[in-house]
Amino acid sequence: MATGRTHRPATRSRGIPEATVARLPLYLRALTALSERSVPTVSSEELAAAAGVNSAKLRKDFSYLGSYGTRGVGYDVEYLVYQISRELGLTQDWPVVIVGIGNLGAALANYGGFASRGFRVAALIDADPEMAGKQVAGIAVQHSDGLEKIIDENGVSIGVITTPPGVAQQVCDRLVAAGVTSILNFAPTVLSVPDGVDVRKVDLSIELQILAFHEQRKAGEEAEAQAGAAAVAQAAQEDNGKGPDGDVPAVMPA
Amino acid sequence: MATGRTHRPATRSRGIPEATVARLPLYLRALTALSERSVPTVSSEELAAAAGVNSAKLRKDFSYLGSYGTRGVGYDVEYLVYQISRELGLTQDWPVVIVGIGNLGAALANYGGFASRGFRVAALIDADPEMAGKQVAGIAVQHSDGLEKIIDENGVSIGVITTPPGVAQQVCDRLVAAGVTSILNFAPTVLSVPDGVDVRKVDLSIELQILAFHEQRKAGEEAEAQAGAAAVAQAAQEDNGKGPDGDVPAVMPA
DNA sequence: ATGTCTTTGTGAACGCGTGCACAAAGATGG
DNA sequence: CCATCTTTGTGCACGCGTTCACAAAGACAT
Repeated sequence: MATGRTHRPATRSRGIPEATVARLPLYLRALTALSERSVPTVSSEELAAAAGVNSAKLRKDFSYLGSYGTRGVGYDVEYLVYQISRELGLTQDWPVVIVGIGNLGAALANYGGFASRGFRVAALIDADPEMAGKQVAGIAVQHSDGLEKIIDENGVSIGVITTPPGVAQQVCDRLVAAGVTSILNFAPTVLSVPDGVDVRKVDLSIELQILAFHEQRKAGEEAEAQAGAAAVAQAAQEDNGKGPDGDVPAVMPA
Repeated sequence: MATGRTHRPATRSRGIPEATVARLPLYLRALTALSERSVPTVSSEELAAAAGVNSAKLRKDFSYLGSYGTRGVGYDVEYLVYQISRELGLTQDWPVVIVGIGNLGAALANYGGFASRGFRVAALIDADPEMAGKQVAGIAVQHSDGLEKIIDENGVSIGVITTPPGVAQQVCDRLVAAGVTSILNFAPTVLSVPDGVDVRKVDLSIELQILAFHEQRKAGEEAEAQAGAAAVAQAAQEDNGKGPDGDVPAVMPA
């Protein structure tokens, strides 16, 4: 999970568990693919395989939305696409602003997955005067001076922060003050926001670090399997290769 | 969470819970910031605030690594930075390849958070012959024909996929066949990999969809607070605005 | 040396999420 | 209309993660 909810301690909103909400987009994608292939119905087993989850979990997830399946047959693809879209609020138009048009901001602006899901990039905003007026993904970048006006005029309630970490908090504060109530934060910083504002964060380097942890563990186990206890003892001495069962003596420096 | 573990059903590796591993990078970042400000020690309370977590959780997390704190004082910042880095495997060099040099791939190549954490972009790979030779982030893009060779020669075990979804699985297969055992997937597709290979996914549109869900819920509650049951009934009729307590009649189309 | 005060480390309880396994429901064929 | 067969929806149990609350540990002052 590259992300984690920041506020809101796992409250289940409207009876639907957070874990389920997080999976709905997954189901929706799989269903959309089926829909494009004109598949009329799908069983929980098939859909679960396509979405990469357990079928019992999928059925339980859907049961929170209502009884939309037909026993002995499965789920009607089109109908389910509609129900999940509606539940997620994707049947309405969500104007979004992206603040910080560097490489990542530009990548997001060009990302096709937004428009097809009801999200519309209402504005691209950057603090650099050089950027103002330049076209990115067919949209003219605007200077951050007009941030409040842009948000107000477009009725924006979702903001995406792709700025350097140093200015993320102040950008966040301005967004919130201007009326934004949901923020997707790509800057590697912990944002503090008032109650009622949702923040989700995506941290690219965190994901890599988690992978590195497991990768190291795999390498360690492998080494353990090859060599015997001798290699472990040596690794513990090196203090870097770190033997698989860790817990080196721990010499407190200060 | 923008991400979710794909394989490996919450196994705790080497006694450290997955949830804890996922938070270690968070602590590490907060500690690094303190280190740069030359702060010598920090209490669990302060560090927890900086990382945006509960202090009891933080202490329990650290307890899995060992007893690195001093009662009555707190934790030695430098020492903890080292211990967490070592635990995550960041004291060693991780060569990484990025496959698919579009906007997102370029953004990642330029991302500063990698190099500072032991990750080194060993190669940028793209299937487009036009891209080959072009410089991105100071690195020449190479054609995907040489993928296997590049991975082998650089000892790459971590691959990042930023290709269009249609080719993600085959890229994944080639990476795995060439020896990659950890994959960070940005393509909106479920990747299937053999046992022993870790996949983590980051899906940008999923995060936005989860935000939209909560945003819609907030809007619904607001409307409910303003108007009475009348508004709810009307919204249920519109079938789009969707009243806050949902569960519309559900007319099965097929 | 002794007492006080701060902060860690952890035992224990609780709650959420997951997955099994099965009964209920309905489609389909005879 | 009845029997069979498929697939959903869910009760239940289990395990992980979170949080509270407190005892143990050590710093620091006197």
